[in-house]
Amino acid sequence: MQVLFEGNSVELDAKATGFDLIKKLNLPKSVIALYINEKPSDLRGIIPENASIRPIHIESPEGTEILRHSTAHIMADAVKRIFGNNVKITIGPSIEDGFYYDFDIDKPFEPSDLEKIEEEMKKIIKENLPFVREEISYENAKELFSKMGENYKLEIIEEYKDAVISIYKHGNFTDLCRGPHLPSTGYVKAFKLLSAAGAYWRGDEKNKMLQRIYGTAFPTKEMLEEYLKKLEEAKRRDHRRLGTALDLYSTTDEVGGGLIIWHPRGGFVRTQIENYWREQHFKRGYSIVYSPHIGRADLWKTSGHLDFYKENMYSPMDIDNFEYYVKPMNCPFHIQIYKSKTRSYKDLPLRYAELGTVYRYERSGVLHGLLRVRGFTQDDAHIFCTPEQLKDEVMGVVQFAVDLFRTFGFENYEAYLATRPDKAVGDPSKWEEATNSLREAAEKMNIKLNVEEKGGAFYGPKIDLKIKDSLGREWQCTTVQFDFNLPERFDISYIGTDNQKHRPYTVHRALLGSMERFFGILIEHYAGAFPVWLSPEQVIILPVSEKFNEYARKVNSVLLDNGFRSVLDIRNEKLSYKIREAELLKIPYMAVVGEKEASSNTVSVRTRGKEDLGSMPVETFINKLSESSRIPL
RNA sequence: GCCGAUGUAGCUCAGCAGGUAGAGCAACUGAUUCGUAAUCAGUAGGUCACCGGUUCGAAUCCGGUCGUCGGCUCCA
Repeated sequence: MQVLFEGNSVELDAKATGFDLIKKLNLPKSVIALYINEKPSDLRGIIPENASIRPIHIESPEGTEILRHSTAHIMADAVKRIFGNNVKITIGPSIEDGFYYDFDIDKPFEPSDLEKIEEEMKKIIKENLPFVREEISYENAKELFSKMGENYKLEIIEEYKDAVISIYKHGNFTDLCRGPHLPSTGYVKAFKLLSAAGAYWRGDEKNKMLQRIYGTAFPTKEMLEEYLKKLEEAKRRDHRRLGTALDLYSTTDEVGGGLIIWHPRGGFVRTQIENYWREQHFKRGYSIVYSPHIGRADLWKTSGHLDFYKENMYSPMDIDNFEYYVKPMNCPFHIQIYKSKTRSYKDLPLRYAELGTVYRYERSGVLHGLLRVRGFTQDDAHIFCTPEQLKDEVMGVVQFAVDLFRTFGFENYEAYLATRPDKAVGDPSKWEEATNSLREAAEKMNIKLNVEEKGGAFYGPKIDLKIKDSLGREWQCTTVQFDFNLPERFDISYIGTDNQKHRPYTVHRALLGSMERFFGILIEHYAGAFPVWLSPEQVIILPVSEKFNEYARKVNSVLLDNGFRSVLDIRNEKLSYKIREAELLKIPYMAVVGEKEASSNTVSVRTRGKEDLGSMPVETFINKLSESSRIPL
């Protein structure tokens, strides 16, 4: 029979399998599966006549996914072998960077169990058992899995009543599975189990808590090593570790979980960010406003927060027999500013920005360093504009965000458009119009949009930007949200050219997201080594011995006079010790002063991370500092 | 919130099976006056997260509370 392999016709025996094709064409062993008529398939399967075929290499994303999925099966087999029938298997997909498998088991896994399971997996891999696919009917599948007592599988089968149900076996292990899989267990060359954790069946907390084991697998040992190294690197950059080591911020249970205490060094970085932020907002036509931390229940009733957002709000407090709530958002206050007088179309657009501190209830289990907290300062703004102005405003916001990212060292980002969910307020045609404005704005700016259908909030569509940090991880910062809800609820308006009242369009936006979260991202992005303009200290003066303290003081005050953040280390310690400490604090410049420097009015400059720039006159150093401390635009 | 792990000096951690705590670094004092990632010696520092229980006796065992860490959408 004839088949097409990558467009070329190949002659095969009838009932030939993928293996036969590989043999015939002498394909490398890295081919572990095939696209047969665009459907991922096992090598073991029989190829239909006239099939169009492409190889799947193990290193390709699809190939690695198959590898991980097969490794998940091997892990499930190992767990069954060790824990016997006390375990019920559920699902075990490949995920980004690895795989997991969820088990229903009485006793949660302990760290030592993972080692045992890994050992058993190695045995299974050594046995090189073939993965064999079988297609069976719904009834047979039901019988099979009920005999096995795998009731989770039975539940899944119900969803595939009318489809072809496939099972995969290797050795004595059988799993309901769409496939495809590796030819045999021996193809797994590098894997590692990473952690165990609880996870609800189908992710729903009303369901039973299962026990999940996470692991990963790679085509080669080297790739696995590289991945593990990346995990190490992420740990090294962890903002929680650096936050303590660099004395940036802390949390304490005396204050409460998810509440950040900013130390002087962290506070400095924040001040720099905020100052720059304000300056940029003025430049771009925003007004800076301030609003209180609490507001009366009526306000939150009108805004709808008490209807739609109450579970994230803290309990009210009683003030003179009125209920007040701590604010979870700034919008109602900004709307009040808008409402404080009659607005004309000539006033629009109005852009109110505030570094507004809000408090939201987050479940204790999701709190995470600076990234997920209960009290945080949003770099918030609300834009009130006419429908005609909307697109330009959105473009302005997106451009603003992109410019800010660049300043903070983030060159790459992804944009996501979220459209109307099923439950939403506002006229669908207006949604359409607003969504299109967002889309057109992105198009005009040449920004590729990933669309999340029905992903919008109930009150309007939005564009989110996620930045990519130096390790390639994505972090959501910017959100530009259209709002149909609040203008209605607060009944705000402007007088148009026709002398009639019109409803303004309202856009919420945050660029950096929150100061806390963005700071956390920044710490990890720079691994704590902030650029000179953000660094709490820019220079540390290190006298070689106490004899040169006086000269060190002189240099220090010259630098301070020139507006640089310079500190002195005149402790009675050896130079190398002071250098070590300055390096650990990641101070960008170290200025060493000794005999030679004192007599020639120079400093010996060393930069963070070892580079010795040698001696230079203080004037030269000042020029160098001015240059390197400039804010990147 | 749920599952699991965990909470010992400012930091990193030890403390095996219950007998009232220990190291390194940091801090302080002294000596050393030093040239690019840790000089030496000494001193001080902890109601072992908190509350309760078992016990003659609890950092250690049990229960509760709080915090922290890894997870809890990714469809066989």
